[in-house]
Amino acid sequence: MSLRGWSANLPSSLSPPWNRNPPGLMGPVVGMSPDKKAGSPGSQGGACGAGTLPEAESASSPLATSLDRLGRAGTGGAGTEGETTEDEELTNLNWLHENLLQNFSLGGPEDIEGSPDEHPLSSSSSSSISSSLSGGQAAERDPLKSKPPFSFSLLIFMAIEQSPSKSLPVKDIYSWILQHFPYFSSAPTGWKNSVRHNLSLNKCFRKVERSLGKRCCLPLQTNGKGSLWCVDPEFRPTLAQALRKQHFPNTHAFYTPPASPPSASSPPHHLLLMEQGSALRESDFDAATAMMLLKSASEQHSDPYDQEGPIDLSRRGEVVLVSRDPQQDHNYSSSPPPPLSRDVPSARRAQAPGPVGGKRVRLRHADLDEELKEAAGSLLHLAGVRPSLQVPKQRGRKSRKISRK
DNA sequence: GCAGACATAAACAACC
DNA sequence: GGGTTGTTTATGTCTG
Repeated sequence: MSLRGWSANLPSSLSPPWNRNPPGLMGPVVGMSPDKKAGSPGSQGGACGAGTLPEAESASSPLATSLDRLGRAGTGGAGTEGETTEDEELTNLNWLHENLLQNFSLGGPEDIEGSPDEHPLSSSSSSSISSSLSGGQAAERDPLKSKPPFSFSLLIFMAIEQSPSKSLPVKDIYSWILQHFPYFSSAPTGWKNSVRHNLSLNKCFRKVERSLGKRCCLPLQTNGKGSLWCVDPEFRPTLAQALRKQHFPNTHAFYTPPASPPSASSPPHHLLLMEQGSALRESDFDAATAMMLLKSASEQHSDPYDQEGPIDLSRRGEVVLVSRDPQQDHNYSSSPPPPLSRDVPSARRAQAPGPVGGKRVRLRHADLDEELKEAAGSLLHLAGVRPSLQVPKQRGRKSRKISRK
């Protein structure tokens, strides 16, 4: 129920911008959805709910406050159905930001560990939001109950990147997704299959032996079954870019090179938000994505995981290879700029060259610096340079799609 | 209309 | 034996 959840229940003008797919990055599929099976969602909630996932802490991050704010937004800020103002679109953006991007702060894992008291979605935060909404409209209007606008690849990417150890067992990936997207708690368990499917097929993710993983990871509260999954450092910038583009298809349209990169003393993004109050703007999301990029790019340079982890493809000073040839990259990727194909037959997959094979474009640290600069530019936008919000040209197509239903 | 991207389902094997 | 994990295949939908 991607579009049905995010758009079909809303006026077309309320459809979140991320549903207007950036070039090369397909949006959520409308047709087959976890809730397409009538009657099944409810029963699935218990099976995959947080209660059955005691290891959630390892992938958790503070969300309580943002969820509370989301609750307020759901009650008052979302506007009424039928209104088609730009502000309402921004309200949807608020959801994205406050639920996810805020976690991608400069603090990274430290931030997560630094606030153990706040257990995301534990408890009442989610239920209070639902209860704050009126009756049966809650599920429809509560974005927490709608399918997230991210592909599974990006969800997995975010989950892994949010983990202190930059690697997670599949169970913790489930937990992270459940915590941040309660939609899946009521969705059929097929989404877990999709997660595993992505992990297996997407070359952006790599399986790490648990014994090796522990070498660079914090102790995990798992039963030892399965492997750890991490993001291939080679594809981390690509995934970050995919995430950015998913948020801002028109990012480059308003990009202005920054005069200087943001200082290390810059306040975390959530602090900036606090200073600016609750009126979020689309530039905030750009900045949040910038945080993601900053974090991602910085880890390309100094991530201890890269230094001693089992995946050691991008050590300091070395080049990072990113394939740009779809013929060479028969992988399961969500990264748009190099259109990486996926879901290839196993035979083709076996024939596909490894991450270091094929036609490559060398992405040096200078390129990473460019991304850093771009992220810094986004921070400038956050500081007050408001970008022009272009109306995505897919709107017409979306309207067509909605009307087709 | 086609190719690519993505989601979903299902089968199967291995492991705990 | 049951549940989980991981892999593979197939199929449907949407978008460019």
